[in-house]
Amino acid sequence: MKKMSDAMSLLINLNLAAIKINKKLDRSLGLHGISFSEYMALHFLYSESTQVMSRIALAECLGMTASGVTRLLNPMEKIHLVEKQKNPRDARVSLVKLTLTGATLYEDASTSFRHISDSTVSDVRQYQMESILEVLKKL
Amino acid sequence: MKKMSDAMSLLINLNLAAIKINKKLDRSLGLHGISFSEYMALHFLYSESTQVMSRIALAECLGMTASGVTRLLNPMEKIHLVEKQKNPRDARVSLVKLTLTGATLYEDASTSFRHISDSTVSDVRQYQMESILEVLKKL
DNA sequence: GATTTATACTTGATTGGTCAATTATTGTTG
DNA sequence: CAACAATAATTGACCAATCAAGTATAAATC
Repeated sequence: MKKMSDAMSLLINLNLAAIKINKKLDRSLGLHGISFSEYMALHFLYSESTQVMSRIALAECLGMTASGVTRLLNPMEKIHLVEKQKNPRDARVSLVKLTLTGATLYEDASTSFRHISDSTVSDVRQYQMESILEVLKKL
Repeated sequence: MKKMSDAMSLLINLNLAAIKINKKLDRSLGLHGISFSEYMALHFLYSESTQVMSRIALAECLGMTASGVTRLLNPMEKIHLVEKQKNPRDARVSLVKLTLTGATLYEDASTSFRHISDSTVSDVRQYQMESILEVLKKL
């Protein structure tokens, strides 16, 4: 059988790395009461100037389905990290708004996230980092 | 709030990339009747010179728990991609052996995997590939 | 050599997501 | 403007993996 190409190795190792990182971050963010997925949701909302997004848009950002987003946000609404808003122009959409509580939690959690990130990639050179980032973004 | 560091961006984008790649590979490998996880299991078994591994060792390779491996392998045993073997030296362990069917399927699936891999990373330079690979492996 | 401790699994209950179907609304077109 | 197609979101049924607990065996200690 042919040997694995670098491209094949890359996808396999990317996947394995993601699994490990996910677990590490889930453990760490768990101290703030959220999962990594929830952190990601907060992240994209926080990055939006209005801190409001449609569920579909959020799903797109997170790489998950609309139904996945519904299920992800339900518990977050219950603890008031986000809240629903109507879109006056289109009654189909249910906007997600980051609450003040949510924004604060995001900022707190971000310091943990920063620690984990920095220590995880501590021995990656700056130029490598930029190169990898560039590649990952266009995958 | 402080801006995200490159390290933070890297982890987020790594995660997003992994999600997309997983979906793409699940779709493609689905044509061979297996998921990406199952492909990975076959991969590590195939790479082993004896094509035999303990479940614990496989779990370690796959970055999942022992119970995850049990549940992953069950259906694979049913369709005879792998089979159980006893370890004469230690009655606790239940060895997983790649069958001929399993090896053949792995080889077939690998051509699909190769296509996807190559096209996915087609515009990544060789030197970048090696650099990224190096980083991912020590993560 | 008996007892404790550690290891290799397996299983029940739970979680986090998918998909397919459904509902409500909006946009399009004859 | 009536009918039909497309979009946003939710729900039920399912799937893949986790965790915690349980079982069986092996290793270490007294």
